[in-house]
Amino acid sequence: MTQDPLLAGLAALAADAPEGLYDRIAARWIRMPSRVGELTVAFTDHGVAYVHHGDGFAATFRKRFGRPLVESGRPPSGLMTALRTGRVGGLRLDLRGLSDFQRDVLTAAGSIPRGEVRPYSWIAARIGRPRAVRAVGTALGHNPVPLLIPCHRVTRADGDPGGYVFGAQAKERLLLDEGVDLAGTRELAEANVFYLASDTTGIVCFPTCHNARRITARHRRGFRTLADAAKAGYRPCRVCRPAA
DNA sequence: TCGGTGGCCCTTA
DNA sequence: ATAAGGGCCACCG
Repeated sequence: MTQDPLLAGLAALAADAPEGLYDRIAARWIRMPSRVGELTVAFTDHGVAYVHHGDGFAATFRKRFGRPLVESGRPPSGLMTALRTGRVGGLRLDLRGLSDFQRDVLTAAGSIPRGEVRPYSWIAARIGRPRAVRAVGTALGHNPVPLLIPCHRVTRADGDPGGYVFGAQAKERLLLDEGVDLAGTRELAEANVFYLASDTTGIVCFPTCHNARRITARHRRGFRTLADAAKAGYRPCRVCRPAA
């Protein structure tokens, strides 16, 4: 990529062009530490466009984005903390070139708070495509900016964390790091419990919802389905929104 | 209980 | 343009 003729041509063009033109065409890349090891991150003047793990960054970037690349000495502000803590803050993302469906999926995934998880089917319901559950999985598998858009917080309905672009073990590590009680949710799943309710409030939540975690043991009730909970008189939490 | 399986639907080759 | 296949899910035996 260092000897890219297209890149050289564009650089030459830019020399005579208005300030900033080149930056509108090219992307910059930089290596960054993260909770799952070293990453290569590409960004444009619109924000972070691509987060890559492992080898083959340049080839994959070229295939997916077809933009020239130049190395950068300095990360965009906020990127370092976003990667370390999982809190994105005001960091800008460049999500151009994605389909509406993909953008909808990623936006919904981005709404899952740190320390919590939601099923793939929840995303599907939230974006108004309740049957596109599997397509949600593929879209998340193509998330160009993992960690920054927390697709690792989307897990399978059966309690298994499910797959991840950077590997299932990385997903588990991230979730544990964020305070998700994976052992606890697995135990619940084994007992066929996928929702938790409080008999004092009459509200039913996803188990990792911060509201569900505060239910005291004597008032906690578990349900296998939302329908079961509704039948017992519980209404869905307005924060974690277990129903569409 | 668990593995198989059909359904679903978006993307890519 | 069409067919295959994917970070899934619910149901069946």
